[in-house]
Amino acid sequence: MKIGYACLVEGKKELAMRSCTLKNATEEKLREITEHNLTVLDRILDYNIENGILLFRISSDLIPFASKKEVEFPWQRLYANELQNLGEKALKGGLRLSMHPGQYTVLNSPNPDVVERAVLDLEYHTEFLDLCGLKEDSKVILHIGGIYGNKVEAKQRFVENYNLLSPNIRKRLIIENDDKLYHVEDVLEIANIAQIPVVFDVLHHKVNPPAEEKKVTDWIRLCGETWKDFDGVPKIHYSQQWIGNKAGSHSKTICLEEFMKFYQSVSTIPIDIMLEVKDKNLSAVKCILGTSRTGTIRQLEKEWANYKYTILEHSPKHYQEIRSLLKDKNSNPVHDFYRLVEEAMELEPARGHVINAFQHVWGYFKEDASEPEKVKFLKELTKYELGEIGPDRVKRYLEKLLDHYPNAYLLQSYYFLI
DNA sequence: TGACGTCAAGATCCG
DNA sequence: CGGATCTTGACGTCA
Repeated sequence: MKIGYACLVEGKKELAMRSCTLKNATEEKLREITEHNLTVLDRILDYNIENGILLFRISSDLIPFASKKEVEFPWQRLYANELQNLGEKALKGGLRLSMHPGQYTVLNSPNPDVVERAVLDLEYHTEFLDLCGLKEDSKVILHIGGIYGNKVEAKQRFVENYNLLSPNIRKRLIIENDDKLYHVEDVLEIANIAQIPVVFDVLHHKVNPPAEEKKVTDWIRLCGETWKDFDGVPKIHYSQQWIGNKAGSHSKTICLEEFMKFYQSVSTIPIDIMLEVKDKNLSAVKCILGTSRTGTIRQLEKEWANYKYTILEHSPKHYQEIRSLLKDKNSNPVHDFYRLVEEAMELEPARGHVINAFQHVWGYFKEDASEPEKVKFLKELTKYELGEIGPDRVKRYLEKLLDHYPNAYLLQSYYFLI
């Protein structure tokens, strides 16, 4: 079972993607951005493989406006080599890639212009994966679309338009249940008529279930049956509700305990799990370590290095507990570790704890910092102590110092991110 | 016509 | 000027 995340890497500035607006989309600009994004994607693949993350969704925005007719940019020709190298790297590393046009790509619209644009968009996504030389198990995920007052006709129109797609597109296209209009039963009905694999989305299903009640694992098995051998292992989307937010909105991080219950329920079903969560790779690493049989305390110590100053800021009590938890080098207390991390993150940081974390982080700079920098830091710290400025101001100043005095340990820390 | 979702770019404001 | 914060863009559907 592979576990992965979508599109972006959190906590690593050098892996940030770039974009532009339509009115600035000159050929030169598009070259610049695409070349940057392809280079970044190459490094993201490395990052994923190094961290055992073997499932990843490539951002549709990697090549800006790639599917727009009006924008002439021969990316297929310009970057054929780069794409092929990316694909080879993924295949060699066992990394399964996919793409996912957003909710605005609608194949079943009654408006032919909308359908034409949807087809062009599917062509772009398919061509991208084709040029990478990826196998047919690298999929393009699509929602069914709108209803337009008549769901029966809307479903029929989806099937008709699907059948008009090129074989190249059809061999990669898969469909997903959404959180508003098409529940899993609808999607399975379409899938069985047109022979399309179905991605089961766990949270969408919770928010938008069909009338027929079945266990989640039964739906997952049924969706799994729509996948043929050459489609690869059936995929599902997994996310958790952001408590207190509107139904269906993704949580900031995956609660490992909740994930483990789900994971155990599907342990006998062959699936790959795509996480949809705001902290992206952070949750992917968490879930992979949580489900690994061969994990070591070294990996946990590496995670601790990333989280420690954030935890210190939220709760010194949890900080100490985690420290003692990690003392036994013959253990691998993954679940207690993340439980404490998640618990601490729920606590509102008290001023004294925030200051304590500032001083720990300042410790990395105080030898190298210039006199004016020391004065500035102490001044900001005092202002924060007096309640004149918020904690973010001081944190951002420390982050600026990190730019001037790079430090490998702090650079990989999540302290400036969460 | 606004809400929906998503992210970086772009615009604006501040000292 | 640099930096922080707010707004826009790009897409289609639905209420």
